[in-house]
Amino acid sequence: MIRVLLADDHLILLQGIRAILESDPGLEVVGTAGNGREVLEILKTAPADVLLLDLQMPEMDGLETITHVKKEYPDVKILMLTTNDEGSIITTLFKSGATGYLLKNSSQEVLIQGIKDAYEGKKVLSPHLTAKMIESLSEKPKSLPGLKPRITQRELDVLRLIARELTTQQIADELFVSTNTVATHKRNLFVKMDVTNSVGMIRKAMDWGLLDD
Amino acid sequence: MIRVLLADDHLILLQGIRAILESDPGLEVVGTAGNGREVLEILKTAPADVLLLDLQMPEMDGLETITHVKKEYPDVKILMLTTNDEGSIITTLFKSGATGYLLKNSSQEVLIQGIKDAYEGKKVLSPHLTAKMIESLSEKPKSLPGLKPRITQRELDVLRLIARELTTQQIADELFVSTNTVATHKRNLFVKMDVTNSVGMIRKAMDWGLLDD
DNA sequence: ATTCATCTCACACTATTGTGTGAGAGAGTA
DNA sequence: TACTCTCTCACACAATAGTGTGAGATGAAT
Repeated sequence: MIRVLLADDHLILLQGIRAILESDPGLEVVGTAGNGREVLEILKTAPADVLLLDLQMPEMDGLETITHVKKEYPDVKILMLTTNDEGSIITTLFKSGATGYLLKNSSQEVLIQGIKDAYEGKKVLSPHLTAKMIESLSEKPKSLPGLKPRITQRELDVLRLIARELTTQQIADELFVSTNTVATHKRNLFVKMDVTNSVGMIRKAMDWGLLDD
Repeated sequence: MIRVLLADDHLILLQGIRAILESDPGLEVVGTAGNGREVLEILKTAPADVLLLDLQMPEMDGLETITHVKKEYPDVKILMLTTNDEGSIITTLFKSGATGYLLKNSSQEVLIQGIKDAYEGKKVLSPHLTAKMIESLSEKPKSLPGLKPRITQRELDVLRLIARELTTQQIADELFVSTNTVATHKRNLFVKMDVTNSVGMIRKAMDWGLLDD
């Protein structure tokens, strides 16, 4: 028996989905919520295995809700439910801990199967949305018009320490060089990466995957 | 006739794949390269539709090659080819402009079909890798141990302008408030987000998806 | 009606960053 | 050998960032 919690701010849709889910003997709807805050309230007394969550809700939206739920109930599987196919948000949702992503107009079968898959720990994402997601990733290069320059090892060292919020002095201590040297490396990085300060540098570094370690 | 360019630093594999591809009448191998630099050389004289690219190569690796090729030949479809299933790099590859991602031990059919799909502009990713990719996205939350605090609208305004490398003075001008006000917002953001400077703030903001607009 | 959150601003400092310029040492390469 | 790249450091200065403290105005919520 998989315990399911529904969250959506549209009552009609809430009831419709509930009806669909209850038609399956393996599923039990333990509650319904109209926003994220209610979800957290309900979870206190009614543990659920799978949370069907609308993306757009008042008070506390889907994204914020995911973070809270995952923090307090890490084992709950979260399936996002949405009408639109806004690809750009999908990656963010997964990063935050979502287990899957379904369209609201999914068929009854897809919906039920999705919940069961999620319950078993599988990632749920319709093929159509997979393509969307990849596109949203590859669309980004708007922010990388410039070619990634050659960054030397030492510059990379400095870059990563900057990313860790160290000051120039601290970086110098860490690398056993003078602050002047560190300053020079930063200066060179600014020119190479075509930015004006550390903030811009770290942004590009993240976009370029320089900090993924 | 789809023109294919192969790039891999292993000669044996290069020849093996070549043999497979040439068995299909719809494909033509226009060249083979041992590293990224060679790829760029070959493309100058032998235009290709699809580039089959190994991830690990000497001289100029796959990722760097993608960027260069996409810059000079935006229409070339790039299919990554790799043995390992290192999920974390997949997203970076797509961001850089890769069209798809195939395992080297893919069957002959998958390989050929993948090339044809890519040629038609479809995104190619084996279902197995889709799951990998999603996992790599959701694994990240290592970096978000803290709960995302409530950021006010005004703070978000300031945050985003900081991300655009504006100085406090410029932000103040942009928002028609005094620099003191901007400084206060920053101060409050630092405390809320538990960071010590703008660099750390922008990093978290990116992780939290605060800048995806 | 009072509390609370948000946004606003001031003033006075200190700390850090970023810039301009010049230069030497060592490794590797043409 | 001459050249290029990388890493190193100095010195001086201007520009920004960041901190500590206090406070008024507004609007929404209880």
